[in-house]
Amino acid sequence: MEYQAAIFTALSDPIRLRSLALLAREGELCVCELTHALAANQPKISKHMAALRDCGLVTDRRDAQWVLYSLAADIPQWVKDAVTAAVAGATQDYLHAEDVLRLKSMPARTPRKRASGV
Amino acid sequence: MEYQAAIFTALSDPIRLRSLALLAREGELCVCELTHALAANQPKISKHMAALRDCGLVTDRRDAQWVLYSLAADIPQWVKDAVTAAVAGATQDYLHAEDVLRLKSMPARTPRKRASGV
DNA sequence: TAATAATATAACATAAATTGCATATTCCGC
DNA sequence: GCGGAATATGCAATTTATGTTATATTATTA
Repeated sequence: MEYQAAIFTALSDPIRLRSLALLAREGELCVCELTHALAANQPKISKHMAALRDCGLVTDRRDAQWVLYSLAADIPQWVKDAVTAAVAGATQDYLHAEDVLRLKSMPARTPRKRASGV
Repeated sequence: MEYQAAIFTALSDPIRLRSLALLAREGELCVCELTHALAANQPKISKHMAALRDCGLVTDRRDAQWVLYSLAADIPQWVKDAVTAAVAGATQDYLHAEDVLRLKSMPARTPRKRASGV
């Protein structure tokens, strides 16, 4: 039951919920994009993403100097369902709309490989 | 986003997850039944149930000296989905089976009104 | 109304999570 | 190899959550 509690603990923070909602929408995002979209400082985002990774909710891959995060796929069904519900709830929040706007208005970055074209 | 974080915080504790799984199975349970099934002390259970009630995940009704808890119905769809996922995960845990056994083996209580037959 | 059962709350101690700031670490281009 | 960009980590302070024990509240029954 500790694993399950850990999953919901990971879902119990606004920054992490907003990050998951953005990842669900964008597919893959680097830390600097999340930092910009969520209007938070970089260590904070890194730490929250580490928390999500540590319990298996996201995976990361390195692309040059960037670390790209995305929603994990190899998780139990009930975890998928919990994440889906979390994303659904987060997407309805007005903060999510603001996050998306900030992400869109982010100044141009050095081009890099992307899973899905933006 | 704070409401949403509060919901997942409520789902992030083993005692509360196990309680929700029992409520999903039994429909309605009083504090002393939960106390017995979860093998915990009474104030602990009362406090955890209060936490669930405070964020709207369960409702309570008084029946004589008992307070009966049950899963709340009037909640947003994504909350229902989150609870369903939580219950699904908790039900798979071996602790849930033990909780059910303890509940079944609970010594007879004074009969009372029940929403569903036992 | 006294005794008892069921539940809630208060007070306190302890453990976890969160944050900001400073500092590593890794990678790229020059 | 150097400088800069992106990311991660360590530390200390603060907040939040949890557990235990004692006590208060509410309802029942004799």
